[in-house]
Amino acid sequence: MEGTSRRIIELIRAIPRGRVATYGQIARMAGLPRGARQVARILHSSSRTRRLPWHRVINASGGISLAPGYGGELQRALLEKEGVVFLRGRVNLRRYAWRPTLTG
DNA sequence: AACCTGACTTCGG
DNA sequence: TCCGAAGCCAGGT
Repeated sequence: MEGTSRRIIELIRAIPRGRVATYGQIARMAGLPRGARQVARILHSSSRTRRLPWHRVINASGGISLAPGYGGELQRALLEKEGVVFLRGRVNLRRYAWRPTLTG
């Protein structure tokens, strides 16, 4: 596996419970400013997906991109179970976006 | 190598 | 706020 992919995996693993990150955010943090689709690809194809908090990655609008019937409801349920609140199908990124600044 | 395909994002109307 | 179009980029055919 290539280095950036590994970085992306590590970043996703670092998203804390009750917080979310966008595909684009993870991509930027991994050094791929326009690599949002690559983040999505890795989530979709990686056999390691089962070991990742994949449900904490959402789109730039604060919504769930995974189609209903293909994990969409599950993703929302998992997030809600962590205390993330949805309003009109979206989460408030101001409130729930992961900000890995303090305490590492 | 050309072409297609996304768990995306941004911009303009 | 809600689409549609265009941009993006790596992996699959």
